[in-house]
Amino acid sequence: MSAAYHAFRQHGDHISKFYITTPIYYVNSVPHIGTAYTTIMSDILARWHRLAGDDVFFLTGTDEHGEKVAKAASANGESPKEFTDRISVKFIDVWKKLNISYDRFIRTTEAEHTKTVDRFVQLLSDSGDIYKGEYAGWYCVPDETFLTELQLVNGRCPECGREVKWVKEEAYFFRLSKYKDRLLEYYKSHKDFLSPEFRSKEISNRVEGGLKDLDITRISVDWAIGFQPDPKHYIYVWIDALTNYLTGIDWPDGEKFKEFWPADVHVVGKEINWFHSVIWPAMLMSAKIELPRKVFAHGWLTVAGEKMGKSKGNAIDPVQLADKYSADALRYFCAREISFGRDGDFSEAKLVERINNELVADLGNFLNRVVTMAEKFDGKIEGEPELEGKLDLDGIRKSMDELDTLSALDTIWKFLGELNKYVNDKAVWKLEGKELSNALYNLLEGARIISILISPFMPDTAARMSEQIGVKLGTLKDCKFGEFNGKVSKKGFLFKKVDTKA
RNA sequence: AGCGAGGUAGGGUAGUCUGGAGUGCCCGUCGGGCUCAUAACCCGAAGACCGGUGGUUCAAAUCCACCCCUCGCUACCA
Repeated sequence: MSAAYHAFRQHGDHISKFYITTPIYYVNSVPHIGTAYTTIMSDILARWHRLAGDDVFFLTGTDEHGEKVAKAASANGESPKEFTDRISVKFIDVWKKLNISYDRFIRTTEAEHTKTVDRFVQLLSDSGDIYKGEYAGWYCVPDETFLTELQLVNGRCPECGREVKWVKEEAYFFRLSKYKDRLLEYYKSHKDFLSPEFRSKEISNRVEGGLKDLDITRISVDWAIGFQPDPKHYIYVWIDALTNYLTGIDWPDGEKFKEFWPADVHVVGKEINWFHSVIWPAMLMSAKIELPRKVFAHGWLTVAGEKMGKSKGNAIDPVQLADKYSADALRYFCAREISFGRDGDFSEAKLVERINNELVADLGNFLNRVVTMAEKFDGKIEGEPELEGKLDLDGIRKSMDELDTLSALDTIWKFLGELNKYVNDKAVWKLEGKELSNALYNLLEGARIISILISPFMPDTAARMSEQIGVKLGTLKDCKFGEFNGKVSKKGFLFKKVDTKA
């Protein structure tokens, strides 16, 4: 987010809008730790902006067309419709478990979406950017899968190892090549568009190398949206998937579209960065629709140092983790351990380490010791703010504007450290009367502020914290020392220490 | 092959664009303090020729050149 935007928001009560999207997930497999990572990070950003008072729209959903889905369905003895209905619910369930606060869950099989695709194709066509040509490529007949030269393994299908066939078929193309210069121009004049910065370089370099027109239809695929101008053709992936961001806010005439477009950030994995940074903007230019403000490509997770994959059998189920350690612990880990944008490593041992050291020892223990002392005290808790200067709220804001959750949490934990230190330095347990009241005032106000600041990361923990302090969970505006008027009541630990000896 | 990223104490990272004492964070190790608290909290210390070589500069982790190692991308794996 730009400095200008930031300054703007700090003046007066103007409410900014914030439209954030995750990729839509392909339903041929259930959510794994990688999918969960993308969605959790997006949710944290969405919640942060709500906390800051922005009007937020957060979109996620599932990508449900394609031959692989049709195949998976028939392998299960189901129709594609039955299959996608069933699997998409699994995604919804997982997001519920992980406390994902999306505003809309879109499915590309919705009737609304077909309308979007039809209109969108019409616009591209109106701009003269669609033409009929011939697609040629490798095709695995039994798998019904199109393959690129590079995907082949020893000239055979990477999935089943069988021979592939060189096929040619009539297809419609989008004039992607036409947009090379305009794209490069756009990247240049909108420095924040592609991030992190190194991705921007990566994309610019590749675009400079030239763009090939893109085949957008197929004949031999039929679990897909029809191509209106020529009914024997079907839309092949690109347009179908990318336009979900428009359908999600009721393009072209809906109120939501008017309020929320352009998207403020498309959060994507690095593997689909190309589609969002090149193909999508080019198509939007062709359709004469404003471009999104930012495409953020995050890195990938390895699992205990190894690349994750079905064949490796090391795919991690986020639901199991959430059941075992709580969704909040998992969410915290994602935001605290991995530099958003770079590749990171996930391992249960690291997760447990973070839980025991940071969530149990620093945070949970802090609340517990303060609440214990406060409960014993029967006077009125009031005093002078002594710790205000220890909180770098602007620093946290700035970090979050830069999507740097790691340093935002770092700064929050610094403040937490100051609170713990204050307990020791003042030997609060030895104080009495006015002095005790004053110390408790500072500690409880500190705890209250922390509960607000961590709420985007750990909504459940934040709620339980404010409940013990006996105050209503506030927003970013309330992150300053004021009058304390909570009623403290101890209600057990925020996090339980994980036994690592077992 | 091309393009990109990374190589910073025992491990993991930030800092590099906009050069200025090796500066920070998390874990681990060692010593001390405290006993309100979940064997938690607080303080202090040890530990790094910042991948290598050469160059620019009063000054280089940071800029330039070359080299070595690891990883990724190359057109739907989040």
